Amino acid sequence: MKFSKTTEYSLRILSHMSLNENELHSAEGLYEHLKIPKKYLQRILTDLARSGFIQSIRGRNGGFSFARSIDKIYLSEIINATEGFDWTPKCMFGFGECALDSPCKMHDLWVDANQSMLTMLSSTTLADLKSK
Amino acid sequence: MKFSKTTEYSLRILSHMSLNENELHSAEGLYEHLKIPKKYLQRILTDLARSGFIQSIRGRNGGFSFARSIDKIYLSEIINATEGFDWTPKCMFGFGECALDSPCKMHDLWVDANQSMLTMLSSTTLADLKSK
DNA sequence: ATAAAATGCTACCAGTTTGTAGTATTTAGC
DNA sequence: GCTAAATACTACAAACTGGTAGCATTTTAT
Ligand code: SF4
Ligand code: SF4
Repeated sequence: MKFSKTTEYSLRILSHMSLNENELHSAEGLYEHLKIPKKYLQRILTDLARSGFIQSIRGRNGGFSFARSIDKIYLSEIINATEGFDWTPKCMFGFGECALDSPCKMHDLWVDANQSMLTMLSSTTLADLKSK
Repeated sequence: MKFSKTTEYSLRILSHMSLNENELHSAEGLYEHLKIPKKYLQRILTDLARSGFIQSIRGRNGGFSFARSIDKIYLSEIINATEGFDWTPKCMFGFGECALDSPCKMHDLWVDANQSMLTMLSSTTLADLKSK
């Protein structure tokens, strides 16, 4: 019901970067604004680069900028990249395949509730976040 | 978006026990059915007893039975006991207080989605699970 | 060339969760 | 009383997440 710190941080970073979509953002600058532990933030940034959301420019005056247009980066993609792809909820009891003789009453309710959240996340882009 | 293993195990244990609400269930017997690591299951059982969902009877022919009627045990209570219930949804970016200048577009959607899941869990009892 | 400013990489540390092992304690049945 | 069958307790191991530290590498400015 809660995202991992890494996911939260990633969302914060990318949403903050999207406020100045076309600028180059340095880790130091992001740290000033977001106060995410500096070294950890660095690692997350390189991970996000490896995942293809942003691209890194090394050397002096380097930094990070978006590798794709922010209206094509869906929140679900980010979460996929940080939490792994198996975070999509199947069974609230943790069964891979249902182990009960007959499906329990929760199944549909659970799937529905999660599905609606999933739909929300996979239809919202970073660009959408800005356009309140 | 996913419960801890401990929570999943607890839900499995209690829902399975509720199929024979009034019987005495031994750890060994539950292990046979649920295949949860035996010693870990033992510990969860004593935790569930300490939490007041079940009561334990020690000694030969001992075991576990419900301490309360299963139509008064809500799923949210179980989750509360196993992972703490501070998962009341605030911000999907992990801000305690909103750190943005203006609330982002996700806020209402996020709160609503979480609220509906919360309502679902706190209105369903173990007894409800059976009555499919 | 050299120094400075930036990212990349590797290794380690701490806390939490999950799982294992062994022993102690309680109780029923004989 | 003694033994067997059950739960209770304690300590430890393994894996994961979050966080820290230090050095390597790349590039620009001078
Ligand atoms: S029916 Fe119930 S136990 Fe089976 S997969 Fe669905 S939620 Fe899980
Ligand atoms: S407005 Fe957005 S950033 Fe602020 S608390 Fe709500 S979800 Fe979080």
